[in-house]
Amino acid sequence: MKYWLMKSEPDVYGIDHLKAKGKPDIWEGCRNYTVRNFMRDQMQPGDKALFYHSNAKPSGVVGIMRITSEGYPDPHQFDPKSKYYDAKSPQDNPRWLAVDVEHVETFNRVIPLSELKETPGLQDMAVVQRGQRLSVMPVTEAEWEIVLELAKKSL
DNA sequence: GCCAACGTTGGC
DNA sequence: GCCAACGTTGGC
Repeated sequence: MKYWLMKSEPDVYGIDHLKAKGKPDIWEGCRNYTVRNFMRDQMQPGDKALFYHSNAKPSGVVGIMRITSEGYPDPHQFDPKSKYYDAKSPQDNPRWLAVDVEHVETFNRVIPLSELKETPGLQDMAVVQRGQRLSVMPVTEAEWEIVLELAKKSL
């Protein structure tokens, strides 16, 4: 089982949206080849992911979800009315993938990016690296454990 | 709203 | 295949 961190803007789709869904929902709209390759080659049902709110006040980790599907073609790439439409993606060889995720837990607090940056053991975590813009990135088991400990801590 | 970082596109 | 221009992300 692998661990991930997945970013979304809470104004667009936050952890409350996923929780309210009450069942697996599609994680759609990833339009980056590195992320596509993660979904194609590495993500498996049962993997767990940190839900990260970006462009938020503050930005940070807000909870946990579970991956419930393998990567499959993101239907929005074929929908001309969708903002995720990609006219260059062949129907028979889809360029973009999505996965299904389900809500597991919402933390009692947001763990802000600034706190991740100052926490010993997380200095190599992908999300704290300068210029790191991937919306999906791997998390090591050690980093996962540390973040879960932070989540338990009250301020 | 600014702007640094960096992925993607397209001219050559 | 290089690389400049452009677009997007996302912290601040």
